Amino acid sequence: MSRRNTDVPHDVMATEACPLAEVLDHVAGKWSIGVLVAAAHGPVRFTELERAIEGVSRRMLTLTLRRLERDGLLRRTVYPTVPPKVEYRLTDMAAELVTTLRSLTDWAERHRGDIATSRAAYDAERAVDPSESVDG
Amino acid sequence: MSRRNTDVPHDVMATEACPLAEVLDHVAGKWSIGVLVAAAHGPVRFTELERAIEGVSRRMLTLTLRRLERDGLLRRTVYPTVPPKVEYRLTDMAAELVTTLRSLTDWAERHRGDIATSRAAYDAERAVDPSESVDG
DNA sequence: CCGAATCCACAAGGATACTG
DNA sequence: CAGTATCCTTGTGGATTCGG
Repeated sequence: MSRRNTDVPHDVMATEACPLAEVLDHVAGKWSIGVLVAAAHGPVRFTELERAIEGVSRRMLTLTLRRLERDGLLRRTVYPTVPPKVEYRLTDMAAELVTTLRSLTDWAERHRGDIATSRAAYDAERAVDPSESVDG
Repeated sequence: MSRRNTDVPHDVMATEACPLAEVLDHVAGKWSIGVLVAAAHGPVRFTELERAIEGVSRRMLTLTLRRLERDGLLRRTVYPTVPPKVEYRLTDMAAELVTTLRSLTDWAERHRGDIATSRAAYDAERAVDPSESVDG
């Protein structure tokens, strides 16, 4: 039924209301971040990404790449050489995004311990028998 | 069977490699952002969130709230009044996160048009018959 | 009013095989 | 090398129902 060529993910949804949700919707993909940071160092090839991201499947990498390209975050360049060569590089806006993303990384780094602690406390709270809650 | 109480989403996965992926994993939930920004204005009640977020189901709101609480992003306060009352408020680290998230919003606002343009171009490119690509 | 339990639909994501 | 197509498992999220 030729929707395009691959099966294309969730497309766009009704995320117009919140621009943040919209950008997250682009970046929330399990692999989008990995691709963006990998490409931040400079142009990368398909297989480079495939090995760099560690865990991504061909299919998902392709899907992610397509989405990012469609949104103008990645620029795809094909070199019609004998062994096919394709390079992906960040667009200017994507470079900006990556920079912005760094502050998120920073936040995550700073609070990683707090989060772990909170989780442990929460889980412990729920794991014990309620009758223990009176302490002693 | 009794994993905890509800069915709990993907939990945590192997996102240790990338802290950014980890935080995104918390925030990437379709509703997490909405909850965080809604709670940023001050303590909010369950039904307030339910109406504010517009589109969220009871289940997803509960799940989102639980996850956020577990990660130490939300503080849940129960008032044992006759009509039960529960308030959710951001923790300090969550407030920081929301601030950081603003830069993402900013980015999204600035490039919303670029993204739309890019998408339109991409779709147009793929929609036309390939034989047209030679132009004239 | 707040939330948990169950059931169900769909889409994201993984494995594999095939192609240019 | 750089994808594409197909199959299948799992997660995600909605609707509904019941309880504190």
